[in-house]
Amino acid sequence: MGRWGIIEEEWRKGPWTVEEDKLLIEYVNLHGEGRWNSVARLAGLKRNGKSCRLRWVNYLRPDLKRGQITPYEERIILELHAIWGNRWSTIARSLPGRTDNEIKNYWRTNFKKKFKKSSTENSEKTKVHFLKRKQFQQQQLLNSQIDMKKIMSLFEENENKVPSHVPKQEDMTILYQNNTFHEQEQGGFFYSMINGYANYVPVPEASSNDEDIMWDIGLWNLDDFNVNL
DNA sequence: AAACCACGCAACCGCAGAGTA
DNA sequence: CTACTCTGCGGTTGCGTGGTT
Repeated sequence: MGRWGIIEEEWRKGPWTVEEDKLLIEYVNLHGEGRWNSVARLAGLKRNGKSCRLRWVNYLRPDLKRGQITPYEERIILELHAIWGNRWSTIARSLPGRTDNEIKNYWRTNFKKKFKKSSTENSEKTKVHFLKRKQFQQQQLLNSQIDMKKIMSLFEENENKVPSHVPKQEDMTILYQNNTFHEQEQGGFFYSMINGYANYVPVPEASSNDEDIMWDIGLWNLDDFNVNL
């Protein structure tokens, strides 16, 4: 028997029909979101709770943003993926109206193939290298003690002078809220946000004297503003 | 026209954690 | 404390469709 739509079990599976959608919407309007396992009983739907929840969250919710992912949203996805990895629900929280499933699909479709796994013999080296790099950057952030409000006001005062490659204010807010960095190892690549753009660069070979390595990657270059903080 | 192929997306599954009896 | 249920998450699957041979 086929995978979809065969009513041989207790629950219906497969694509939702218009009638089922209607029943589910009516149910949520009456009872609100949650308690999904009672939908079958109260709404007369032969769907299990998980299926109902998924349908609502990913498709029926009225606050969903339909249509193509915009270039701006794509940038957010890239940036946040660099930070969080495959934590799609976390990423989705920063994109109102987009679902984790949608973002996951978008990523897989558009970016997954670009990042092949690094060879296993390099992976341990890579990990060590990455950890050192991260540690260095954390220290750097502590040292710099950037005053967020000051920077934000600079963005406002110098709106016309802000170079195009500086991350947008919204992006910065997210990054600061998360108190995290713009860089992540990604299967043999480093993801960095140099110049406000997502860049994937090959992981350099671990140097014998790591002190010699110039760690010059920051969130952005404050010199771009031509102002003294 | 038909067979084949590639890909996007909706929906599934298993698992884990939180909540409750 | 234990067992069970519910919810949410991330990975995976495979249908449907549009393009190509």
